[in-house]
Amino acid sequence: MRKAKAAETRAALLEAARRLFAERGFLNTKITDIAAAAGRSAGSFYEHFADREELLGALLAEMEDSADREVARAGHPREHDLTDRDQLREHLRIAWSVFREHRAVMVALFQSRVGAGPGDGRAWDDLTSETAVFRHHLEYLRERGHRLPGDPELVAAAMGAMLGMLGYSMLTRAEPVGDDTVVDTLTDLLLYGLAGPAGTP
Amino acid sequence: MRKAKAAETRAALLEAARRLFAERGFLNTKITDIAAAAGRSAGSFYEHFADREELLGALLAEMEDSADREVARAGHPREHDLTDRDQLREHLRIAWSVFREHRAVMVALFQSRVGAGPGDGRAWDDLTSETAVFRHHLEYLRERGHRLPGDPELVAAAMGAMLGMLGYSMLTRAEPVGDDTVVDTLTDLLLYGLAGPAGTP
DNA sequence: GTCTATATAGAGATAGAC
DNA sequence: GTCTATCTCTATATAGAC
Repeated sequence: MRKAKAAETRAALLEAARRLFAERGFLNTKITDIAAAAGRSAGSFYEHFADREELLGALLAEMEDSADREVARAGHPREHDLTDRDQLREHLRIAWSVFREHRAVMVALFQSRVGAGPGDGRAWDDLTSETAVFRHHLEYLRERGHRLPGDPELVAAAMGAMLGMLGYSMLTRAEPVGDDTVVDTLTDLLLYGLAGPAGTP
Repeated sequence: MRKAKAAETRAALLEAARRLFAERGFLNTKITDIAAAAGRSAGSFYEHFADREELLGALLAEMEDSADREVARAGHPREHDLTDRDQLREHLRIAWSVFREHRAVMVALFQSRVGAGPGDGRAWDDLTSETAVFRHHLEYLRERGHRLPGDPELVAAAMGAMLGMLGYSMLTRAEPVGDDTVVDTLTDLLLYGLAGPAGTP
């Protein structure tokens, strides 16, 4: 079975790439490294992917599937109330757990995007499109008369920036971090800010 | 005067690098590009800098000087109260204006660090050391009995992550952004959170 | 499909003349 | 100090045998 063999090679390449991306990152991982780690030749790589970016795209698709499944499990109507502590926390918890579970892809994506350079404002476009969920929830709040700190798109982007950068920084450390602690802290910071809930000393 | 001529070349290289970093970023700017843009030869570059990183270090030093001056102008005792809106806002305003003024250096630094890869947890170290000022102020608050959303180091890092990533994303767009609006929004978000100040509908 | 071998190109870095 | 010329290395990508 040729097909089975080919699929096996493809899977091996993806798996090897995932491991190497997590270890040394995307930019420092060469195509020859991936092929070698998968026990295949460099030439064989190109039978499956046009280049490194395409392989990253495949990994990203896997990650999105898995993230969608995790979100779907909980359900996610637009009417979520992000000023409800439990609901906000659940959003942050899921984001953080996806980061952790797909650390390699996250690191690679982060590197690939930042590495592409400033030129075209792609960083902003990516940030807004990936925080669209937050934005929708915030718009919903605003429609209901709640006063937000600012424009929903900007606030959503700020939340995403915090999550993304903190995730990259913390999840590329050697020492593991207490996920619950992080999620709790971010929840309280985003919900009540530094001042804390009403009546805090 | 040989010295004067050399200093001139050095300055020209720095200036060219600054321009190119802002346009296409650090990783996409080759040493030969910098030399050419400065009207010098590639060989001459090495008379002044050992490599691209060293040049970036020189730009960074300039930026830090300028930032220190801006901070010093206002004074910055440890006893700042970040739960005071004006004081928090002033901190954010200064950070944002430094980003804007030294966009090229910021972009380059960001790229250089992310590009270095996950390996050694450098991202976390950099983030914590650069948010040390926030941390100190937060520790001061905690000592005075104020209840924070979490560990001062973590909260400070989260604030810095938000600022840094949002700054990178927004300041690498083509369309300019209203700085005051951004600073106001971040101030309110960090001070009172999504829930808003006590008594908000 | 997979391999080995190789063409090609880019960029860092240095040697030596001026 | 600066330039031109060049060496060297690395990585992408392809050609052709099996």
